[in-house]
Amino acid sequence: MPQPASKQITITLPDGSTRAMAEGSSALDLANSISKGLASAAIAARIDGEVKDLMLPLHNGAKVEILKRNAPEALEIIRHDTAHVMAEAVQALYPGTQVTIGPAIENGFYYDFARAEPFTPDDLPKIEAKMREIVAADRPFVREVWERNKAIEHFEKIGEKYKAEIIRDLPGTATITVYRQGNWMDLCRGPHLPSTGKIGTAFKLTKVSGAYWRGDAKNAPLQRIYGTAWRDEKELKAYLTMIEEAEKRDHRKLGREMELFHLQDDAAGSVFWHPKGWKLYRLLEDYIRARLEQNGYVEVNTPQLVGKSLFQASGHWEMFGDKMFTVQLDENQEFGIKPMNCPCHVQIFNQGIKSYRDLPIRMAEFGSCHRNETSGSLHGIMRVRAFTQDDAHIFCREDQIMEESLRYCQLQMRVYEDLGFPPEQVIVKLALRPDIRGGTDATWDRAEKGLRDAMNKAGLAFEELPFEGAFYGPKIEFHLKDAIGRTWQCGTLQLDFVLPERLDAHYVGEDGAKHRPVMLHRALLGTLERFIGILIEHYAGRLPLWLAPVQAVVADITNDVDDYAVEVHKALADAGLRVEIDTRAEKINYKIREHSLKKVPLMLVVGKKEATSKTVALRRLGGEDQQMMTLAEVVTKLREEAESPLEKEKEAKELVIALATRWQKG
RNA sequence: GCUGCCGUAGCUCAGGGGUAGAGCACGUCCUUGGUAAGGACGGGGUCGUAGGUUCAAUUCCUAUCGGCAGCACCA
Repeated sequence: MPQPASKQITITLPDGSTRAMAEGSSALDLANSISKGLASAAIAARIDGEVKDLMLPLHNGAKVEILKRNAPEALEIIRHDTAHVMAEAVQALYPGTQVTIGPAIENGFYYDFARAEPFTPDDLPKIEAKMREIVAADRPFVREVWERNKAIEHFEKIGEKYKAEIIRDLPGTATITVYRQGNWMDLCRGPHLPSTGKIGTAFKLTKVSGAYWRGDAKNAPLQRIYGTAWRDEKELKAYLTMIEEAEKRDHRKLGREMELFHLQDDAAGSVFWHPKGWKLYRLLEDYIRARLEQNGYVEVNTPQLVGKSLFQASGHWEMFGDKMFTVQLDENQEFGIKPMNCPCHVQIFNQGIKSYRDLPIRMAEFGSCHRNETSGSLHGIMRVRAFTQDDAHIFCREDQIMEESLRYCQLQMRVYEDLGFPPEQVIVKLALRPDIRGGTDATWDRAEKGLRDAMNKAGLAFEELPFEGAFYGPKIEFHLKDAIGRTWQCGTLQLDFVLPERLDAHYVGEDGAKHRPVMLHRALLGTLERFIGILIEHYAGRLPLWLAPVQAVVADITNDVDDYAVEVHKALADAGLRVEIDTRAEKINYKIREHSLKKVPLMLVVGKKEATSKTVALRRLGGEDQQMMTLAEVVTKLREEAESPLEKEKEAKELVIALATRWQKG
């Protein structure tokens, strides 16, 4: 067909070369002009740095990269498209259901629907089957630009009031785009795949849940359906297998299997620590205590039951009273069980007169706290109603904020490193001023800058969260991931300008006048409970030797060598190792299996051979072979291996001193 | 707190209007076996709790407590 002579546009490809195309050509045309294969593999285009639809007409001078299925951006598009297809399927199967939003998320997507009747897990296979029909029909995604008022009117008319509301809330300058797939259409910014068939078959609906319109519990409840979607079946299967494996690391399951703790209905949200779990708890507490002592903290202990008046003065009664457990002593006396330690720490600070020379005061407490958390938020030992914070409050002058924050960040990262979380596994966030807040803007400016500078100086990569700070000050949050990738806030540093004011804390400055100290609330682990939960999942129960409640089991092969097993056990116990002995009349296979399932790091197997030669066979958890060594050797070796990071640090220091001394003498 | 699902032996789970079953675990006995489950026999449950329906409820209904997933919350 003869084309009318049209204008040409010039497109730049990623390799820097240019290509002339007819005006109005799309990225798909460009792909076609390069190769048929590229055109059929193309799923979207990066135009001047932004991911766009393939069908969009290109402008002169555009830099265009054709994106294929293996592009990192592809997954997000596939997931988003799968959400659209799910929405179509849902509306086809359940007429009257309204659509709201349906974004791609990590590993998949969801779509929130407004429907009186909730979805149940039984609905998922039906919806999924319908989705596969829509994908098989391979309908093209067609982008349309609509006039704002027409769009609002249209969505109102078809009863999609949430979509109409979304458009109304868009800035007046926004381009309103609608994507069609066959007869179904959705308000959407895009980009999308060329057609539904490009989604492929590697998707699966995973769960239904409630949600709220715009994420606010005051708004209308919605029904959310989650799914996962991948490039191909292999990726999908790998993901599902990964989830299955991760579930085996669940701290609730391992906690029971390893005899660490249990939970029961009578004390929902509180932990029953068993001997082994309590050992782990104390090891962790001892480690933190030692680190605090090194870092200039003093430790205190404050009351559990505190009169209402103090919490009224601190402001907690008003702000958090609904989450506090209270005790009515008589008509006139109401006590609260402390939900946090700060008001009490201020009381200690307020005893006597403090000079500017006394600051900073770093006041630590392994503070046992109780909060009446909502039933839906409880989770194993990670979110409980009774917990112990490795809490501390640093009372300092405003000019010390930066220095103290830096010291905290450095200590925090040191501690996480020691416990097996290198910096790349720690998610750091800086929560900035919320709308409702205490203090002046100038103070907030200085506070936020102080924290930001400290974090930068400590070399932390962090994300900023606007409006997420506490009403009394900005905060740094350190999050760690659990087995299935959910993140939990553990360590935190929170600046507080309000509480010292409310509880009238002051110090005498150089000028002889009274001044307000600044309070830094901070925790390294967060709570012992949550951290132990994270630790168990992080290590899949295989705790490092220095933290293992039982470090080794001596197991004999025949009861003929019971005496020798006792001797080995005693030698190790005398060396300070946490060791158990297993002389039951069971086969060695049986014993190894059992102790392996309980994640005991080391097994010392002794039989007739070992008894005669005074040796042991050392077997490591999960290992397939064993090392033969003499009893004396194994004691020395294990004692060294079982050293905590602190002991290792101390030894290294001593070595340096010894060498320096020798050098000076020499 | 909200939505959905769930609650049966220590654990994992099956069952189902006529008062219960498996595997593992546990106990006893036999076995003394060289690196992830040796064998035999045996004990064990008010079927989360409270009401209701029914001749009869662990099973059906309601409430309640607790758990799981997600949402909301998280000083």
